Amino acid sequence: MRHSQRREQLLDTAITLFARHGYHAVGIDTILKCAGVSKKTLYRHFRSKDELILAALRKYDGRFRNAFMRQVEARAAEPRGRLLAVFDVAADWFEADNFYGCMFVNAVGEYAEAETPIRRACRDFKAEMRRYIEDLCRQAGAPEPAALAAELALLLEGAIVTAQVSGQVSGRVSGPVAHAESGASGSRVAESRGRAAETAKSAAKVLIDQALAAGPGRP
Amino acid sequence: MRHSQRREQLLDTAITLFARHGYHAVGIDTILKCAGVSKKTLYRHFRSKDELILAALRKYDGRFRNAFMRQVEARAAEPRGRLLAVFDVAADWFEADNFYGCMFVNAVGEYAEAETPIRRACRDFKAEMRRYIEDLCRQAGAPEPAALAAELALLLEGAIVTAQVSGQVSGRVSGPVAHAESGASGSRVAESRGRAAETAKSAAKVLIDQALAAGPGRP
DNA sequence: CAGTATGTAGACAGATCGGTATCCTTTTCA
DNA sequence: TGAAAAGGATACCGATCTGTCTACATACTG
Repeated sequence: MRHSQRREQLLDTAITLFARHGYHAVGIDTILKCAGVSKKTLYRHFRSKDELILAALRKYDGRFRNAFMRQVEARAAEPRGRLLAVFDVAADWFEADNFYGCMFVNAVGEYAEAETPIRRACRDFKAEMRRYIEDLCRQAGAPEPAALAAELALLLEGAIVTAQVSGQVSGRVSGPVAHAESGASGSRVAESRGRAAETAKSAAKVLIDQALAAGPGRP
Repeated sequence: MRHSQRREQLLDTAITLFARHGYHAVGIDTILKCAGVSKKTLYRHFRSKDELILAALRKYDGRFRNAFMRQVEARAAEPRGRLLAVFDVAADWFEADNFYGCMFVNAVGEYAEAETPIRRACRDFKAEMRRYIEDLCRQAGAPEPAALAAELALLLEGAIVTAQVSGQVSGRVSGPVAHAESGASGSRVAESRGRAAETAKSAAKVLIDQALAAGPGRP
């Protein structure tokens, strides 16, 4: 295995574990064991755990935003349709088995102090997402694309958190109430989480229409 | 000091520390030192750290919701005004020095697995907040109060996270736990975080007006 | 006053943490 | 093909983690 390949596998494993269990809860040893990599190798590539976290966030940032945008653009061709498609893509994300909320939001929850690189990476990610939405708003002819984008970004953020917190946990249904339904294990879960995206989408529709009706901006 | 007083002080200290640094990052010893309580006392009141976390979340839940609602109701008398006041109260909260996002969201980020009591407490909190908003929507005469409330709750949630992630970090904080009660510092930080609340408010206004214009529901 | 419950202070256990160093094998590449 | 770099496995370090336990002080209460 190549030098850089180990690094990537280390990062991929770190992303998976951090996203699922959090940052403090996942020890170095766990990552090493899952990645099948020795400790020496890790510390050859990264100075410390914090640096590994930072690198993982950066890698995830690029990968996520790229996939997100590609999916949005595959779903609709027109700017307005793409703005709405954002929430459809989000719905798919929420319904995935390995959805544990936004890695960056979770990171800020654990590393709230000071002006650390980790915090900055999280802020940058959110800023980039917002910028993407703002571009779509501008293309859609919104008279105030920044203002509309800020509102839509808020809706998206809220949907992510709501899907994370209020969505049932995947795996088996172990609640006191037996759902007499023999569907797939996670279908109810996914539906519950996807609803947050639907709600956000319908609200977004109102906001977009109201903004565009106010008068077309420069395309 | 009374028996129950120590318990409350322990919980207050735990709330402050968990809110600021996260849950895994704060050890038992730190809480004990800050609260000026011995280890034996802690384990007399709580079986484990998880139980302490759960009790802290429950206490915070009651305190926060109570203060939140009181402030909303002090700001406006009419249902529609109160719905908007929700975001003003949120703005004050965001601008507080000891604002570190939503304790419950942060908790879910660290304890995402399984159907744990901690997760349930977080879900319950969000459900109660949503129910409160839904009541206001109903009182305001929204034809579909649940749908409107879901949208407004999403905006609020998004504003909280955005204020947390994108807001600059303040210096030090060593004060008591009161959240939305401390005066605004007026710094650029607070303004940056308050903007998320303003954005949410203006979006909420659009959604509320659109919903109420659709036809009055039963009050 | 006596008895009991509750408190503090802190040693201690056993596990795990992040991080370093050692010994040896494998891979890379001139 | 042979030197150099990288990796694997693991022992080890000091610190810290949750949780238990002992020894002694204090406060309530009958």
